[in-house]
Amino acid sequence: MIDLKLLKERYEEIKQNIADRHMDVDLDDVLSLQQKRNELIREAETLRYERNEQGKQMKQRLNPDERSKLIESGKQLKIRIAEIEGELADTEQRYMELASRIPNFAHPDAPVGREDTDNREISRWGDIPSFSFTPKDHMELASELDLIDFDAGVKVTGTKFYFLKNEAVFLELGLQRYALDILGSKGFVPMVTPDLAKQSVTAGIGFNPRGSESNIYTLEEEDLCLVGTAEITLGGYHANEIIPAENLPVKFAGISHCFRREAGAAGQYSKGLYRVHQFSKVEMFVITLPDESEEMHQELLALEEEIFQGLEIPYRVVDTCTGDLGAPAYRKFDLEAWMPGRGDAGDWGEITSTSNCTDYQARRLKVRTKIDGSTVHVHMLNGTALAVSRALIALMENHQRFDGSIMIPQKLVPYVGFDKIRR
RNA sequence: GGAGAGAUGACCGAGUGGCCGAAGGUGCACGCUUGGAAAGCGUGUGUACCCCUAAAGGGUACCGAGGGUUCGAAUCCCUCUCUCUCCGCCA
Repeated sequence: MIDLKLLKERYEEIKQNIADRHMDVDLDDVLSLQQKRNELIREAETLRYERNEQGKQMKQRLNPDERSKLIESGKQLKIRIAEIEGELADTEQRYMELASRIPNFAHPDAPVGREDTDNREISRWGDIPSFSFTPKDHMELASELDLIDFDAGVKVTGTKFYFLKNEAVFLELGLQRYALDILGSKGFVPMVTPDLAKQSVTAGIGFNPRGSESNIYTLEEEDLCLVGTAEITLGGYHANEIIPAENLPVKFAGISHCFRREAGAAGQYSKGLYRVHQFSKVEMFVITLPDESEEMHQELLALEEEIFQGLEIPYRVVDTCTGDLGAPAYRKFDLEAWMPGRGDAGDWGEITSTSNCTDYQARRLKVRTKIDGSTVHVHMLNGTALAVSRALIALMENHQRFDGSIMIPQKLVPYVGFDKIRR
């Protein structure tokens, strides 16, 4: 959530930002609710002040007549207060509900645009592989090498679930460990996180746990959600805390399963492992002082690049446009790997994403620090170190060979225990 | 899942209806003291919101959370959550 005191002050900017992101929030509705809320607060406080003043009178010695008069007017006050407070609670709820839909401010350099085709490419690494044979997509490879069983996944759980088999199992484990070792050397604290989180935490991070457009599975009877990413649990880790400035930055590397409903996200670009309901991910999550978040964002991006360079996967970096940012992000960089099996002749596909969410998440989660004696909200950043499912696609498709085998990049070999996959 | 005990400020801990935003202590900050330090003495030490604003100031709320009783609740009642102990179940 943004700082609601800025609603009037930065009105035009906020309104433009909502438009740039192609979001649908009526800022004027929020403002009028804010005004109504403040009026009701004033009214309620005035009434409570009267009640307290009267309480002071009651403490004095009074004759029965005066006493019963005060009790009577106290009763009237009580009724009025209950009325106003009821109205206030109602208004407050609608106000917060609407206000929390206002997106974060956007970085001035973030490209303005509607969808992913408007993202700005800022760099490339590696060479797009040229094959002397017709490359297979990861579905075909996985099937021929008996690495992934989608049919069994459908039978047991449903569409977009799968079993990893044979070498794919060791890739799942080895890739996580590979990423964790790189992050460990940079001071990230490794964590295995809960795969479920309370709805309040989930919402605080900026995910909508409810509604048909939600990407989150909820366990209604338990007030819990299956996490879509460890960002949720890692972000909640320090909720309601004031972190001493000398403890910052806090850097976590969290492993979790990720569950996503992906309602209505079918299509050929979603085939196979690309868009699934469950996958494993190593997530970076960082809490910084406000003026250090931009620099940290570059560090997270550099780490993502280091990880995929080690896997010898060609990629490009894009600066995500406003329409594709997501409400909490101030700025977002994606790594898009080359995926030879994507589209007709290969295409870029997102494999990581790193966002600087500034104080947007910290405000709702109440994570703060002290700077020169005053309490301020921290900045929060997240980034994918390695999402196993999409890494598998890039790995299999880029490193396939003419004989149908898959070569394992050298740096990964010690983590998986073999240097190629073949039958 | 069952039984019991508990939850008060950074921490310990007092407080059974108005004199309590909350005693006392510890810690912390500043000052005095000292050659320097310790001790000692003094002063201060929460958060959020609303109003006002140049600055200052004023007000409301907060004693695990929510609800109730009452003119008035940290204090009485109800519900829930969490922590601890014991029992059950279980990897």
